[in-house]
Amino acid sequence: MATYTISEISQMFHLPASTIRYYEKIGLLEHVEHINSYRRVYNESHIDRLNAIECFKKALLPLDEIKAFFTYEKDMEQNSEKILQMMKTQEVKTVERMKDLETGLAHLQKKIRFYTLVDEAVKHGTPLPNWDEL
Amino acid sequence: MATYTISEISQMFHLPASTIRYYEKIGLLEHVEHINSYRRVYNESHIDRLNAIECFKKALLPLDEIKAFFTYEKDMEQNSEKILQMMKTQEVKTVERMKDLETGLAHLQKKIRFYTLVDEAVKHGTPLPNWDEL
DNA sequence: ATACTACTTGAAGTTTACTTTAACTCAAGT
DNA sequence: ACTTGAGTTAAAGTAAACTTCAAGTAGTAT
Repeated sequence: MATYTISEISQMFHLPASTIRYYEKIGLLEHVEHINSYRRVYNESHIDRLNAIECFKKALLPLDEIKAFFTYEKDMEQNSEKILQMMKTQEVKTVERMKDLETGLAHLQKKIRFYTLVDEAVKHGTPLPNWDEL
Repeated sequence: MATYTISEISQMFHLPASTIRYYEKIGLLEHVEHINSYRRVYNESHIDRLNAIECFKKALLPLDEIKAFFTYEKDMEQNSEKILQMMKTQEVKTVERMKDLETGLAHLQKKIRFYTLVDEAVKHGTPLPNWDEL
């Protein structure tokens, strides 16, 4: 079975080693062997786990909920409803955050249009644009 | 000119009064009069400002950058390039965050499909679904 | 007059997700 | 033998954006 050092994992996921140790500390990464009782060794299961963490983080799930998910997942038959509930609740939140982001982005882009015109007006000495007419 | 108390503003923006005071403290809200030297009074200009803050927050601009924007905006002719740079930089970041959110959402939705099937399988005593076949 | 309510202050505390620090441990290379 | 490099630990520190606290004030209601 292929094994990896912490710096390999670090490069793989663009995460500092300290973060990977931190994830282990809070119980997000489990069963990390320490060879010679001091050096960490990772395998495919940790890579899978980190990929899942990455996805959940992108969906804005807080670390403690990601951890709870992995706990529930160990007995998915018992916990399928709980997991489903959790995922659906987060789906709503994620969709809301996407809507906010769209609103915010539109505002940013309006500012960009406006200040592009301001910049041009300043350079050519022409009158400044009107925000409300955009 | 219409004026508002802190609790009216609080309700208007769904922000606790403490947050509105905090924004004043860090310089995001300016020129807030304190009548009888103790009670805050807000007007339309503060409402405009808070609306702008809300939009920028949705675009994920940190408060110190929002503050910097308002400072630059006071002399937009001088600072149009700086503002434009700031908005464009943030636009890129916001778009990136939206992509992440989309990825995360897709992952969430796959989990929802999977655990819906798990839940059904458990209820009907049929075999569990396979994650990789979804 | 007293109580009540809405508001005030500065300072300290909270949360999340890390990051940094200091002192230490191996194993390998020169 | 010594240095170097990668890794280790527990504990403290950081950053952002608030939130809570304790003690106090001003205007209104009873």
